[in-house]
Amino acid sequence: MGRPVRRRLHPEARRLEIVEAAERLLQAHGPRVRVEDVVREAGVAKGTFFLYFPTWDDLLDTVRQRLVAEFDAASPLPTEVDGPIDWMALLDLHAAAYIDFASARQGIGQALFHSDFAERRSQADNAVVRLSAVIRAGQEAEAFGPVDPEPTALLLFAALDEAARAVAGGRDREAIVAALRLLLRRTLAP
Amino acid sequence: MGRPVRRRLHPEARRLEIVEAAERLLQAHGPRVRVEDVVREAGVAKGTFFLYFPTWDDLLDTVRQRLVAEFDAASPLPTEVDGPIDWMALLDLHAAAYIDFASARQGIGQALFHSDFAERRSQADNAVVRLSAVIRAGQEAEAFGPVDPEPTALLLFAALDEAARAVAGGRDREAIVAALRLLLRRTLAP
Amino acid sequence: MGRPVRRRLHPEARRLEIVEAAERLLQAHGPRVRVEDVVREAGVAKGTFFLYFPTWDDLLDTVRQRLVAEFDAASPLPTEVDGPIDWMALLDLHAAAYIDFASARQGIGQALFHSDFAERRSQADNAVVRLSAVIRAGQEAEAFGPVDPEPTALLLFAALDEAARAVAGGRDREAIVAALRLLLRRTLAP
Amino acid sequence: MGRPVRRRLHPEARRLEIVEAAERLLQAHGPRVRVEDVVREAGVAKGTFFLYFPTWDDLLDTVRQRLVAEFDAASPLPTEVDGPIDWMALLDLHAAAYIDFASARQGIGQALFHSDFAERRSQADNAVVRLSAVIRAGQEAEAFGPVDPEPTALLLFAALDEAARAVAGGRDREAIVAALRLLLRRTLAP
DNA sequence: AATGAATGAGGTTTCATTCAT
DNA sequence: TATGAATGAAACCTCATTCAT
Repeated sequence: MGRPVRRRLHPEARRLEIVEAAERLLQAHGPRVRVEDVVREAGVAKGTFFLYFPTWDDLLDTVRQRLVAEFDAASPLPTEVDGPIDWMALLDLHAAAYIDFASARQGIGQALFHSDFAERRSQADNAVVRLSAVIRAGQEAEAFGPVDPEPTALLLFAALDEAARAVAGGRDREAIVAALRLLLRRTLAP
Repeated sequence: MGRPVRRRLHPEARRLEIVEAAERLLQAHGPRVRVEDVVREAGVAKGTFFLYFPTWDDLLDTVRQRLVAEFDAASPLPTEVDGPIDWMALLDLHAAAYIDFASARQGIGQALFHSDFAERRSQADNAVVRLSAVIRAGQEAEAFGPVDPEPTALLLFAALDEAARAVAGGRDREAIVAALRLLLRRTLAP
Repeated sequence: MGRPVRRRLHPEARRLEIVEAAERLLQAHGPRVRVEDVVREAGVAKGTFFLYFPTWDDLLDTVRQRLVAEFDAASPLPTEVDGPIDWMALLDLHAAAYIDFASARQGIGQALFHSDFAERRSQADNAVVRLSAVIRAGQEAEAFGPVDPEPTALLLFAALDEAARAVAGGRDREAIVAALRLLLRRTLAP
Repeated sequence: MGRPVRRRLHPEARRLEIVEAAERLLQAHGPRVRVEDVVREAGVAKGTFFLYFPTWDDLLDTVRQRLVAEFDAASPLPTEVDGPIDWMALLDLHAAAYIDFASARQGIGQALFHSDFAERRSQADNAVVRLSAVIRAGQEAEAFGPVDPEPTALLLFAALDEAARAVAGGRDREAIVAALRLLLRRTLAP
């Protein structure tokens, strides 16, 4: 078999390797992934895992943070106004981006947001918070109608997330996106 | 000593006792319930459980079917037309009914639809099928606008379900119901 | 290898088998014994162990109780007075009995009373309580001198226990017993 | 970055730092102390620990030797005779000194003498050897009676040690010391 | 001489499922 | 039909020790 070579790495590099191995497996197999699997994929000993993540849930927390950061980096909200924002178009864009992003990471999403882990770590759901902020901003710009921002954001995000899952499940992306767009536009129309 | 009290029961009755015990516990403790707990609550031996449900998931399937049937019985759709139907009002009514029904059964819902079980048994989701049928019917009556029924039903149901979870989680029922009603009416408006 | 035959036993019998297996191993190897070892010796599956002893420490508790009960049964204190008691002779007898009993079970004693388990479960030390009661009774019969019963019992029992360990460790039993007898007699002499 | 501050120290000094760190922690937390804790307290890398102590038990050995030496330095036996020794008074003094010393170091005592380590490294018990020498000397001076020195020293030391533990455990020091004094005096009386 | 990342053999505990009675 | 004792494959986590740097 050849004894496993002990590769000494900078902690951040090793940590990254473990996280990335976990992401690959979570993506492929969802919540079924175990510590055992991750360490095999990462090519490290079991103890090494717990050196970096005291708990399995700590790893999942890290994966979630990376996921959020990755999406934010890929689809930043416009922070500086270089002219008037087309809020409806912005919403369309982001919805489509979210669907593509999340449906391409369905396994991870499953493991993070629709498993027992989600129950343990009730996420602050900043996705919803963000969405409600957007709604509010759109309302101030008189681009959106008089909906109640928080509850509406909650419900719209549920629809958005379901859309992503549906696309990941093989349903016709165009039809889903179109339906979602209609739902968003009509709900938020002035 | 204490020879086992062997309560001979009609199989249907025995099966029912187990299911009802499971429902009580799932409602109270969600996905954490174990076979052990159910048999204790039902006053039945462990082996007996597997006599009626070859697998734990089979029990959950049964619970789910009963849940659906219960809701259908409590909130039947109008099948015979005794005059013109107010589709929008019907939708409002059903949405509120669903929220109240599901939020009062949050524990079960969690165990059935938002745990690892949900991933294993991808539900035929006849709730969505039903909703899309309603949309279609409403469209034929020209009460609803030209949305794509299936994808729209999928997304609306996600919002509906999220609304129920939010209410179960302690959020202001009136605000949630109002937001949902707006979302439904605007999305489906002609 | 032949598949392991599944032997169904009355719970008390099975529990006893496990305890006795544990006692054999503890006797032979002291505190080094693990659950793994016990189940192998008892010929049961690992899960069976935890069916009867939710925790490893629970097993040790049981072993300790049995140990105490066994000694009490083998060397009962005279409860009914059929004439005047020779307290000094009684003490001699019990001391020798304790030494022989405990030194023959050195491994178990080690595991129970001189390991980390002893630290976790600080035993009510009823051996000491018993000894102080004997001292008190002897004092009332004017067979013992005016020592302070509780502290003296504590110290004498420590000497007694050390004697047992010494004998178990291979030191000359007669010399140890003689020294202990002298120590007891002189300390408690009127 | 932050290149490791490599404090070059004289080996003896470095070794001492580690031992003293260990002593502090053992005193405070008993047998629960881990290598990890010691190196953190000592401000030293893990590998450095094993440079000086091939094994955890080697550290404990060192701690024990230092403990003994410390007591000897604090309570030296009279080596030169500047007149006749009051052996009984000497014994009283040393017993009280031992109790105070050992009860103030209960954590270390626990870790060294009443844990699994004690089983692995059966101590040469020079405390007992020393005590038996004292007994012998006292006998030669006709201050002590005709007890068998070695076994008696063994038993008396056990009582002595138990006394220290009792005091450390919060029991009334005066009562314990008094009982011990009586026990010693009576046992060794001519 | 010093570092600290990496190791991996344990260790306890859980629980759906099996099967002798 | 019914029982409940028995199973054993996971699962998570610890920590003394090793070794590449």
